[in-house]
Amino acid sequence: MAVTDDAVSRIRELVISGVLQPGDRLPQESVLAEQLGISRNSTREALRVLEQMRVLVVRHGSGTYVTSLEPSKLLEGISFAVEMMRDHTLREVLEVRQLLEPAATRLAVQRMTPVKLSAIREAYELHGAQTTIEDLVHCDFVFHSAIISAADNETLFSILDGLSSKTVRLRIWGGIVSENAVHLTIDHHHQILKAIEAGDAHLAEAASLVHVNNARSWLDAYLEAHPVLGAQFPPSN
Amino acid sequence: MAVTDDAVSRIRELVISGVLQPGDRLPQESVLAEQLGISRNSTREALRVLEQMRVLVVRHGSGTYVTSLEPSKLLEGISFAVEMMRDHTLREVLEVRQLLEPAATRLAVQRMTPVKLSAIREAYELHGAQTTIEDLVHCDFVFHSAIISAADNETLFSILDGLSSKTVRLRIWGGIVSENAVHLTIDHHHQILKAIEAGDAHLAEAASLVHVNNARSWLDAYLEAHPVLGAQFPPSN
DNA sequence: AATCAGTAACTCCTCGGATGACTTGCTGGA
DNA sequence: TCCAGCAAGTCATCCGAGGAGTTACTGATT
Repeated sequence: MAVTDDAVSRIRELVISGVLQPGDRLPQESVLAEQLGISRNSTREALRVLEQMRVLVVRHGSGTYVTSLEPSKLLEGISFAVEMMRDHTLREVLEVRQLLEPAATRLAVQRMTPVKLSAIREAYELHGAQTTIEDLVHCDFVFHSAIISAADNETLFSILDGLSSKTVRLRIWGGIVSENAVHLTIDHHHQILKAIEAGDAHLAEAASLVHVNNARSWLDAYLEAHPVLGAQFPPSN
Repeated sequence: MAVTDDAVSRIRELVISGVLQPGDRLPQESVLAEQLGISRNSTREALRVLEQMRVLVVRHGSGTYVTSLEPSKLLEGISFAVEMMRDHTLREVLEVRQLLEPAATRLAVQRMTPVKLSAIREAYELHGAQTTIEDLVHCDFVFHSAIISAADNETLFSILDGLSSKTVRLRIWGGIVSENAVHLTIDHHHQILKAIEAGDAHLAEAASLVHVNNARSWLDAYLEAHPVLGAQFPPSN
């Protein structure tokens, strides 16, 4: 991999050092290959890797460009990583979320704006309309996203988003396992919303902690009950 | 990208679904290409992407294998992403670290073992020997790693490690900016160590928060003073 | 003069084949 | 039993060619 990996590093360095700025266009593949002193094939492999890392974007027929390099793009890989995790590692993920999300919620309350607040309210209102478990999961996701978004930290948002991407499905089983999970979740969300509306960062943090911890309990119970299936997250049926 | 991306997804699905287990060997490139109905070249690009994601490992002359899929490998990409960030985005990264690391420290205290504790002590002892700023940065890194490691959550460790990878260099400038940064840092570490030894999770969390917040102040001051250079993190000189 | 269809140049996409380099396991002799 | 050497298997890298999409110019039409 010497050649390709070296090409990846060199192009990456050009971006890090600022020689290549967001939006800049790279030379065409054949020219770039010549500049790097490698074949066009190896160059393409390097470009593919950097595209996967969301550093470059290749447009068929047009050219290769440096992306905006926004954290939301760059950190997209977290969800890919989380998707591949299973059983005890998912517990770790949920534990991290339990550490981070309450703190993020607190920060969100401290930085709340009227616009963000009404977005959170709107997200909460959706709960009444949902009927299926999938709907609930969606509401849950939207609600949490609206809150974290208020923390006004794109990096934070992307990380929590990545950690939750798989957790989302987890909540489906929670709903299956526990009959009244729907009501529990809605109540938790209500608690969080009230705290946010009251501007009580400390209370909102606590309510968030209780909520995430609840999800963790569901996962633990599930893994306890399905030690074998747990190895193949999620169940395909 | 239809062909290559499709190949990436399909191979990835095989891993997620458990058809391909960690350590398993994939068919040779030409066979795999035929199975996927694409050329060997496109197959190689797909394999390269999955290798970059640490899902596969390709061994020259031997074959292509599924990695251990451990979170430390899978989440390696975070540091790559953080490496590409600059100015205000780095502030976001440090803010996330400020939210997460104190909580992680608290968890570490709660799960402390004699072995882990002596590792932390050892890491702290290194501070006496360091002479240069680079040494201090290294000590700082080792000290924090030892603590977070005690939380016994590989995912948590990997995430914080990724977030700190670039921040490490940041502390160098902190040392440059502030003459007594060395003594400040050592004192902070001493505070944290004392709290950990006392088994006081709450105090350790607080000490950690103060310490990270200090780094954040340095970064803010630096960015304030070098608004232009700040766009090119880190300074190459 | 403004608009728009057509075309040509440019660039990436995909493929097939060939040679070199590395690993691994087998083989045969010491 | 041990080890050097050989051979098969596999990845690494390269080259060249035709297909497909994008872009910008050109020229005719309104």
